[in-house]
Amino acid sequence: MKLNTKSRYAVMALADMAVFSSDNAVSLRDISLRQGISILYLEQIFLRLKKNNIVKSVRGINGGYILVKSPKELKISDILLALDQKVKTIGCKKDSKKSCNGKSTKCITHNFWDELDIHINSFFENKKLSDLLKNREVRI
Amino acid sequence: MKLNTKSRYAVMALADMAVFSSDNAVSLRDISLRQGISILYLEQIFLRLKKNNIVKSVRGINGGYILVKSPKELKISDILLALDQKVKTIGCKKDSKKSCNGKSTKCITHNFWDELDIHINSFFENKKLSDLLKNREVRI
DNA sequence: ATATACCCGACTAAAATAGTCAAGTTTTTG
DNA sequence: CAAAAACTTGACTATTTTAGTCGGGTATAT
Repeated sequence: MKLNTKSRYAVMALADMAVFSSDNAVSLRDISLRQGISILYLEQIFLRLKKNNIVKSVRGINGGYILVKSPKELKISDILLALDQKVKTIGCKKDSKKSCNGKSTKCITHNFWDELDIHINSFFENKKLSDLLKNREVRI
Repeated sequence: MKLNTKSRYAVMALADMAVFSSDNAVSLRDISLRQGISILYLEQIFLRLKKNNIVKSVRGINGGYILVKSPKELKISDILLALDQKVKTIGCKKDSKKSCNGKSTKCITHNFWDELDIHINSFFENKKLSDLLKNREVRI
């Protein structure tokens, strides 16, 4: 039960942007150097973040990305959603009355998995990007 | 971010055993028929459950498996642990002071992922197998 | 002009997943 | 005793997912 690296790197990169925010856009090159993530991979990630209106881009020299919302307003759940990282712990269809595991009724554990999803999603819903920056250790 | 089927089926199968408990052992064949899970796959799962002392086996005709603990005492986290389904949402080493993503210090989001792990694990720690059986729908 | 940096689809190697298969052993019952 | 039911175990495999890379763009500041 792991979060994929795309989601993890997305959160890292956006946290990086929040820390090194300024009036200027933050380039992927800088994020790459500071966080140790490949530029090529960051491009792929930021493409999704842009499409989902988490960041906006500035092209050309001195270009880069800018957070659309302030870190205080940006929910972690929004970031994960942008990367299709659904927190759907099992395969049962959430709302349908039938077809859990090919059976005609809800499987015996259906409600439990629903609870789990809610539990995890509420964690991401309630966390803002700014929450990650509190009490953080000094980095080199 | 999904739970694998082994874990899911393990919980389903054990819940099934709890429902259809009796003095007799429950055979994988019966669980397979009721829950729609391949016997061959159940065998693989129950091997781990047995090794981790979640169930004990009775061989021969009318054999099967028996829960070692009562459903009231069996934590879901014990089941997941038996199937190596660690709830470790990222790759950062939990306790080490170094080497998050190849950097010399904890990565910027390290503490956040730790919190997430704790959040999810506490859910599984606090749920007992018996909790899954409450208010369940009637199954065919 | 040209260097920098975003844009975007396609591709791929490696790992994980979700099983199956084969070849047993043990125990009950007729 | 023989046979069938049921557990035991390691190995194998097809499919899917993951974690990226590659190539060829386009936009813009200097």
